[in-house]
Amino acid sequence: MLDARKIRANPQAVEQQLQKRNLSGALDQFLLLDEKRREVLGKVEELKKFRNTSSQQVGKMKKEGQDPSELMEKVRLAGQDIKKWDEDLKGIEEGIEKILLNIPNLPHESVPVGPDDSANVEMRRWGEPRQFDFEPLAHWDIGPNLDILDFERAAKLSGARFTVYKGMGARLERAVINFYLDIHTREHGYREILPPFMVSADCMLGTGQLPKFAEDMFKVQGREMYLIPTAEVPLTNLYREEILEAKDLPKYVTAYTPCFRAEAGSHGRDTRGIIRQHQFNKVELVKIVAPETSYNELEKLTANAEKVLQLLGLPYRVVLLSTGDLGFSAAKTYDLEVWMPGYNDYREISSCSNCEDFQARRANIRYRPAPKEKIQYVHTLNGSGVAIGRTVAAILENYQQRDGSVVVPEVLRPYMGGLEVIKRQ
RNA sequence: GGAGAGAUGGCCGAGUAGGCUGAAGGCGCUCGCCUGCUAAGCGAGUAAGCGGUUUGUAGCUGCUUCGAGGGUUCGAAUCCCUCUCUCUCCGCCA
Repeated sequence: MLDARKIRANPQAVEQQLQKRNLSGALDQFLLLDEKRREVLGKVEELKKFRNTSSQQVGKMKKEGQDPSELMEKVRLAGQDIKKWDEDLKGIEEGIEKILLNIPNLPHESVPVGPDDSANVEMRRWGEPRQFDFEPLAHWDIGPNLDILDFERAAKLSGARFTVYKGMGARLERAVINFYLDIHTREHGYREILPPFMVSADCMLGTGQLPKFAEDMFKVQGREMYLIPTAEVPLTNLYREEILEAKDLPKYVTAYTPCFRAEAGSHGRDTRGIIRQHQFNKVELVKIVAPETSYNELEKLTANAEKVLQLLGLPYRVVLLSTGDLGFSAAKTYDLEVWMPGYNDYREISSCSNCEDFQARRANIRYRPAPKEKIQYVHTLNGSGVAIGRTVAAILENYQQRDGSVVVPEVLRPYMGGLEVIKRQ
């Protein structure tokens, strides 16, 4: 959520920023209502002031044995007006809230301006894509061939966009989860969290999934609860409605969770394999930090995500998203794209964002910079550290051998009971 | 599922025969004093949101807020209704 006062103080500047995200005129209605709000607010407050002082007067008069009935009648009438104006005000404020909740974050000045992902900027590459002396297969062939991924039975259970992992496939998924959590908690200073996988609508509002993207999520029948589309939601909302102490910052938290996405509007895209699923696993990184440190923290967070790919020996590139490709809550985002031989291309495996105070304002996460100082909103960051299913897909494709077997990356072997090669059993 | 108790400021915790309680007291924190250092002690200060005033800050000022929403009343933390959450006991259950 944007700062209403900031918009009011300089609407043109904010409007300009929003235009970079292909939005225009988003503020007109806000400015109109905002003006009206202050007008009505003035009236209500004046009436309330009268009521407050008069009520005290009534008390005094009664104590002194005077007859306050005339004043009481006046206040009673004022009360009726107050009720009317208050209802007006409530309607206006709901309107403002609705507008504000639907406006995306402003892009950071370092973000390239462009209409869509074509304007994204590649920052760096790591690792060399392997040269195969045979035709590499895609993971949706490798997996079933090894009998470790089963798409047909998954469809029988749950329909399209689900996968059953079997044997060493399941083990590999679990190995990657544990490996990632171990690295981030031991080497990168994150605290492991195991959050609920269902959360309230308030949480979804706090991180920006609601109210705009309801159709992307799975809602629990008969309850105001949703299956989390990413652990970013529970992790960031951990501190919702809290005032943190400066000494508690920064907070680094990480969690493994399954993620549930309706994938509405992506029919026909990535229908094969485990790249785009209704349910997938992810290890997420979230940081709650002091505002002045957040861009430095974004670089560090991105480096943390990169590190696990490096340890796995998976080639990747880092892409800075343009204004046209930026997510709703983000001010700046780096995507990590891993090399996938089956696609002969890089595919997104992580997205690391600085949301600045956008989520903090929605979720009301604040901190006191120093004793006696005014409290202010924290900055929140999140990043995949990284997607598990896509990691497994990348491992299968990058580490496949001519005979159809897959070499287990060395760092994962301790998590696989020492297994070096996954072969068909 | 049944029975009961509760929800107050950064934290703990008073406060119901409705008014002078934004809210006692304590802790924490800040500043000052005291002190060889530390500890202890003494004094003062210390909620948030939204407006107005101001170039902006500070300051001053108004309104709101004692889980949420609604009601009664001239006036509600205090009375009534609904809801949410927490805790205890019983039952059931992984």
